[in-house]
Amino acid sequence: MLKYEMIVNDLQKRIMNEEFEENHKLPTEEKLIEEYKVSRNTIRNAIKILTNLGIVYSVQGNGMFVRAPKKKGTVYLNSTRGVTTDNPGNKIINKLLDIQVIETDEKLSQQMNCKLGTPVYYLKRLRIVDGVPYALERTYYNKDIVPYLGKEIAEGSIFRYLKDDLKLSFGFADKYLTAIKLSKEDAQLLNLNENDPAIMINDNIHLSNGLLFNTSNIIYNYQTTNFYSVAQ
Amino acid sequence: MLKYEMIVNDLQKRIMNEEFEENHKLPTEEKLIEEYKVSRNTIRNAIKILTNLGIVYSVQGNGMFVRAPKKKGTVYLNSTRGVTTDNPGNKIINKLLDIQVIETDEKLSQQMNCKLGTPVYYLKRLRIVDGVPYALERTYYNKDIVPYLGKEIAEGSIFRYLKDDLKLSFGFADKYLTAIKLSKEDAQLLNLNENDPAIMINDNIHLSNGLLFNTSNIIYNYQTTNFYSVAQ
DNA sequence: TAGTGGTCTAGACCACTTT
DNA sequence: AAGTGGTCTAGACCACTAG
Repeated sequence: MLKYEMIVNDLQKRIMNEEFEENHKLPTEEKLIEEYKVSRNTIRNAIKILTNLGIVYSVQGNGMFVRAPKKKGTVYLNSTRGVTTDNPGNKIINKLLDIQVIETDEKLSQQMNCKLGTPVYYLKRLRIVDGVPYALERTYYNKDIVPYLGKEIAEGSIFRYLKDDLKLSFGFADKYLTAIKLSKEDAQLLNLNENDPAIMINDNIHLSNGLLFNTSNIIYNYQTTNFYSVAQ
Repeated sequence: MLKYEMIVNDLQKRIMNEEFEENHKLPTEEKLIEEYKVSRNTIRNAIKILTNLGIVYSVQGNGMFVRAPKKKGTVYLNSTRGVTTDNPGNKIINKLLDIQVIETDEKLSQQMNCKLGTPVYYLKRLRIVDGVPYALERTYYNKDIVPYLGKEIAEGSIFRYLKDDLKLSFGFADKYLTAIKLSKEDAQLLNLNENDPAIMINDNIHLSNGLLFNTSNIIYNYQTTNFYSVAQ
């Protein structure tokens, strides 16, 4: 693991263990340099990442501070963390409602930035957290990049499969949010009523080489989910 | 102006002028070092900022690329840009519906991280873009930090007043998003119907010393507004 | 193999806050 | 005045991509 990654993880653990609860202050850069035996830039890189995640903030001439913790069930928009991380300690079930291989039509090929007729997996999943419908997800995976995707994978963690088994390396994701009225069918699946409000996210995940491999529409239960974003 | 700030601004201009349209590729780091006569780290810092804004992305061993442009009317969640920047070229009217000085009750003083009874400005504004109701905003400003706020300021750009006249320096903002059903009164103001969906953002803006000086609830018209966020 | 971005180091000086 | 984070430089070596 890279040095700065190790430091990010370690500091996150130390923050969760409430090591800096007293005055919410982290050790100074100088102390962190000694503790981790790295250069100043490496410390600053790690702190920058924690800042972008909304976990700490820095004040020139004063110090670095732990931010107020976020509520459980909050979706972090600035990182691709996955439902498991957003809902720590809760039981997550993925109900597969549909899975098939189709060829992209004009609209989808444009959206996925691939040739017309490219084979893609289409998945429809209902994600359930502690027995309560959490989100309804419709996802397309480019089959050139994800050659196989089965029921057994779709009901577990697709994320882990892509990362660990297919060794895909994620780059960045574009997320577009809108408020919508629920259709009758979607409302039924989410245990809500037709025309109830919902937040729909159009999520476009790119590999680290910039290729888009996945586009999905996720409709969230407005009663149980809220979203968090940091602006700098 | 700082070097990296200048480079960020200049590259943004060059991107908007479609200088890199041919293959969406930016000059290499080495070329940018020559062009701007700065060190590699300064270039990399500037590029990092543009990456976090969702404007460019980098591919190791290959190059740096311009991202697809976002639609107009899209609110960028990762930066505090203001309505004017999110709606370039459109006419923006701020209708002041209420303005008063009150003292914080328990709930508000906790939310604003200040003492009970602290005087705060309360403003209610309807923001209108090209004649169409865009957002309904209820904001509290800590009067210890913003000693004066008048009608004439509230109907113009409060943001500019705080930055240029009061010389406040913004640090970071926490944004919490939820989907809600519109109340009857709010719906009327936004030219929508009761129980229509809306996105409500609870926006907490901090100064660069970490002090929270402003908390607001903004309700957006779901028909005209969408939101954008990058995850890395 | 050459080119390009990613990680890491060491050190100088500046800007701001606290004492 | 002392302490702490912010900006900037110069240079080394690594990892990945493309020809």
